[in-house]
Amino acid sequence: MNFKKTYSISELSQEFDVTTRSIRFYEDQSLLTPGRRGQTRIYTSQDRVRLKLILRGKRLGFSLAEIRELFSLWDETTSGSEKQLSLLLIKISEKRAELEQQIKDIAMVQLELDSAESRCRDALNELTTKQKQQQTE
Amino acid sequence: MNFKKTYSISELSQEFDVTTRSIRFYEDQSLLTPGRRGQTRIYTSQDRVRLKLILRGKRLGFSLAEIRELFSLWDETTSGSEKQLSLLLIKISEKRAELEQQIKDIAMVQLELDSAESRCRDALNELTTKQKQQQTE
DNA sequence: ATTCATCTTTACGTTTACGTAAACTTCCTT
DNA sequence: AAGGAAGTTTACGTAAACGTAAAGATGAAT
Repeated sequence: MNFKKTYSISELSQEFDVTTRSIRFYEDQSLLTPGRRGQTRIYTSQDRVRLKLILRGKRLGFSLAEIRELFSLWDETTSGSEKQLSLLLIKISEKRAELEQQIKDIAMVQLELDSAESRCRDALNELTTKQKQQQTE
Repeated sequence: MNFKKTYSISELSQEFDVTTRSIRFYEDQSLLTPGRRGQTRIYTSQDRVRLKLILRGKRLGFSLAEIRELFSLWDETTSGSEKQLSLLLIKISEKRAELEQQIKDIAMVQLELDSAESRCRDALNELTTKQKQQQTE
């Protein structure tokens, strides 16, 4: 079902709502490495997953450089030396810490939104009850 | 205890590890409006809270424009008309949706980190067991 | 009185992440 | 054969978020 095998750049562009410019730019930054048929880029479902990961990273506010680092974290787990691997574990836990900070931040902002919403509802209530009073007077 | 009342720009700069340039830039973008004694900026604990909120927003990948929008969301809850307030409720729920998407994204990335970490540990294990074999041979 | 430390404004420079336009190829259709 | 749709490279432009001097004001300490 999900094995269409290959995608054109415009297909991916539409599916994920990004411009082809962006997709090519990500390739320029070595975040994607699609194959070619002649000049034309051909994206495998692996490439598609990569793109999905890129966009996910962006939604979290990561720069393309950081996303590239995350990718190499992943890739090097198969090929690293002992020092490399130890370093990787450190980097991984650093990323984890970032994410946990983000979770805390989100929780705080959610609280602020809660507060803003109830203030907003209160203000609305006051306005509409005043209107009713004016109507009956 | 926490009521030092006022802060200099460098105090805030050090406390939150941002440059004074950034702090002044945030003011330029109307995200901060400190008082003045002569030419010198004086920050109240309210301003300090604002700065904290700005940096929190940045950690979540929000642009300064979005952060400004969040602030005005908050501020307008006291002064808005009925239409304003209804619009605010919509915007608030939009922000909420963004945050929930971020939470999902974070969960996914955490899973990927889990996976990367165990791959990493496996690889390390193999390396060290091979070393032991070599030692005993 | 001068030397600092800290503050200020002004302004040009830089990086990131694309937007946008120009000019060209390829393939398909009419 | 001619046109159009979708792809390509090249390259200049741009908005955001600061960095980085330069040049001066202010207040405290020597």
